[in-house]
Amino acid sequence: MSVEKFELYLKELRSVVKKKGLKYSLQREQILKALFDSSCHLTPEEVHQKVKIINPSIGLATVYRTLSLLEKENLVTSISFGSEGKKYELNRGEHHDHMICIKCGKIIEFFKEELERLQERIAKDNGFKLLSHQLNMYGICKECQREFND
Amino acid sequence: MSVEKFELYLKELRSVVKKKGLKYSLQREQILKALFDSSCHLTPEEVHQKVKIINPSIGLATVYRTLSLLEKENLVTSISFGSEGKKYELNRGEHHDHMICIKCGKIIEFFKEELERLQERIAKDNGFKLLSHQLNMYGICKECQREFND
DNA sequence: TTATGTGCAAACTCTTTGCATTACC
DNA sequence: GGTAATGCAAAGAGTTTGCACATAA
Repeated sequence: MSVEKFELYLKELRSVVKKKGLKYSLQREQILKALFDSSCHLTPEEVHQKVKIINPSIGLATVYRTLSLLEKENLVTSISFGSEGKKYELNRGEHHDHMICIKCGKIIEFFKEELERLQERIAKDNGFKLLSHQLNMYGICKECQREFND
Repeated sequence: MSVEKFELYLKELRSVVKKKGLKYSLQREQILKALFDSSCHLTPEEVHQKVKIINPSIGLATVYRTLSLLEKENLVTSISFGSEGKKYELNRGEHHDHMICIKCGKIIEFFKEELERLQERIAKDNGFKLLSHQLNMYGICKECQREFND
């Protein structure tokens, strides 16, 4: 939650913007901040609601445009499952996979080196140049299992 | 491509329909057939186009309704990635994962027992009851790599 | 005969686009 | 001062729903 940490993302944003000959804007900063402050995945609508608190005049279209830009530039990543739309989170540099509880919707993030290596091996065996992956494991979380047993 | 094989899916469909007190219809059979005949993932729109060849009066809404039913009953599975909508395929009983070429959009299906076991172990370690999973590996397929090198 | 399925069109949701205006560089 | 970004509203795409009619059980 340190101030310095967010400054790193701002710096990255400034560099992306400069690199592409774009312009820096408060809205882009605010959207990035909303993702930084959230520990979970947000829909564009949710991002919009959050930013509106500090900037009531921001438009939903700006949120969509900015999220697309940030995703293209790899500052944020997105996930989508079921019939729900895309959800975004800040790319904090550490890749992770997801366990998704089908009862309560909770998303548990995890990382397993072994899993990463195995995938690289599978790709290699198939002559496939692996760039990224997304693994979603669906099931029932600890808490919901308990609830179900009561 | 054997006739008997498709009969098995029809049988399953009849049983599902009976179990839920629903009715059997030609449209449901035709939609199932379209998926059976296809070796790739189809959008609802693509299913509609295919079925229209043999039944020009079928409505898109029927396709949507039927795909939902078939998915709920586990006769078909769906996948969605990027901004593209859901794509459906017949559940042929064998679970598999996907390598997706970001150049040409090709989907390569594969199955790796080791990967399955590893996931089960990870779930267990987290007290998570694993029911299913979906792994999408994104990268560049053999053919597109070659093309890129020319 | 009665409840479910279908086709059609309208409605809905999510996302993108055009345009006049504003803000950054 | 010129170019890009924004907010708004309208347009689009994909999907769902209501309803009258058709059809399976």
